[in-house]
Amino acid sequence: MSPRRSVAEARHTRDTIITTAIDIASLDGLEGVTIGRLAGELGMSKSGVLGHFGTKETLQLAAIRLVVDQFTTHVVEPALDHAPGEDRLLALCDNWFDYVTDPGLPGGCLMTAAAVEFDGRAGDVRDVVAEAWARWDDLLRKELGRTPGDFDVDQALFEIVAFGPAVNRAVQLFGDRSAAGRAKRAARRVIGRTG
Amino acid sequence: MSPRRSVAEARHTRDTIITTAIDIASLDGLEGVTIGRLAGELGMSKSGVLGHFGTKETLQLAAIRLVVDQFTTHVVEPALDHAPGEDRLLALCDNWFDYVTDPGLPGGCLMTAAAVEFDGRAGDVRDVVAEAWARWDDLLRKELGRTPGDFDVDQALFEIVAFGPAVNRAVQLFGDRSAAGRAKRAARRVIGRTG
DNA sequence: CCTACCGATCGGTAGG
DNA sequence: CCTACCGATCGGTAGG
Repeated sequence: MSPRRSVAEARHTRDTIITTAIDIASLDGLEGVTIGRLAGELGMSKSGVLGHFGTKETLQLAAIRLVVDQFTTHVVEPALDHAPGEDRLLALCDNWFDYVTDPGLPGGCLMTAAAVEFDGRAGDVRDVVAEAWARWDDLLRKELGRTPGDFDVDQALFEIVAFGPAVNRAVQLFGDRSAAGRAKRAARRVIGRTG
Repeated sequence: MSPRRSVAEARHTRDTIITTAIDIASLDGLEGVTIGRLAGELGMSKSGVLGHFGTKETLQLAAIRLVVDQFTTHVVEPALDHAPGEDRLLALCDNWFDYVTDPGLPGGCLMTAAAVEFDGRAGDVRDVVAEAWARWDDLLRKELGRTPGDFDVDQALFEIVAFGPAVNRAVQLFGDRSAAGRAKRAARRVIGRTG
């Protein structure tokens, strides 16, 4: 029984806490992630959980950072293998819609949920969520700008960013797993590719 | 000081509680509506608030019912003056996007937020929210079916229902008030009317 | 509609 | 990493 573990063990514990936190958050929201609930599920004491972060807000920020990393790994990075412009744009969209359908979280895409949960509040969590979404918008806008076709870039961007949350809604609220396919078709329509 | 008020007074108090609840819920979610917070804002005791509903869940259901009523009044009913088919469809869409932009609530459209907040849970609140959204989808699908044009009805429906939450996102997360205009244009594109 | 109260849980701290 | 504890708040009840 050694309360002080090694740095590697402490890091592993921290990762486990964050992983459990995003599972809970995807179901019940980031505010539903309470220290006591985490401690209970992990068989730890509350102070053991909180010691890794200091405050609940720091834990929430760490959870968002992990989700953003996962999004980058599953959606953005594979798309960078494709040529800039239309190919990369459609890869980003397709990866996004597949990821939202199956984000590896029991309650659906956490970034979609966090955007709605925090859009009416103030603070670091809201700012980090908004900034992550703004970067995603910028990435899509850049590829739209490189895509030839008879469309307005900002209008096309508005339409495409609508389809990700729409997939989340269809899957989580209605159990409709065909939504990703509809979203892929819709994205092609937006850029005038009847694919 | 008469603790027992008239039926009319009691009804007015009840309405005030629900109105305050949806204001809070639009900012902090339906779970952010606590009995104690309502009592504090209304200058009442907690048991005075709870006496009108019995449980918090009943209060949440009453709040959703009021929001659905407001939606019907501002979005659906005015559109029924338009001819079935394309005219009514576009009136429904335009009213919807305007309503989402300005729902008369400090934190944006509550139905959009509640769908995401409760989509991972079980219970009556989730069921009522899902059913309200399903009815809205059905209404749009019916008018899409009456609209002539070269489009697939279910594909068009998926795209159009995406634009309402997208307006909410743009307004609440980024303060972009031009989103309703983009959504109106997008809805017209979906049914092949470049208007 | 109130006061007074219940057990449970919240985020967080002290001290080891 | 723990136990033990803090004040605040949670939903809800008893009784009037």
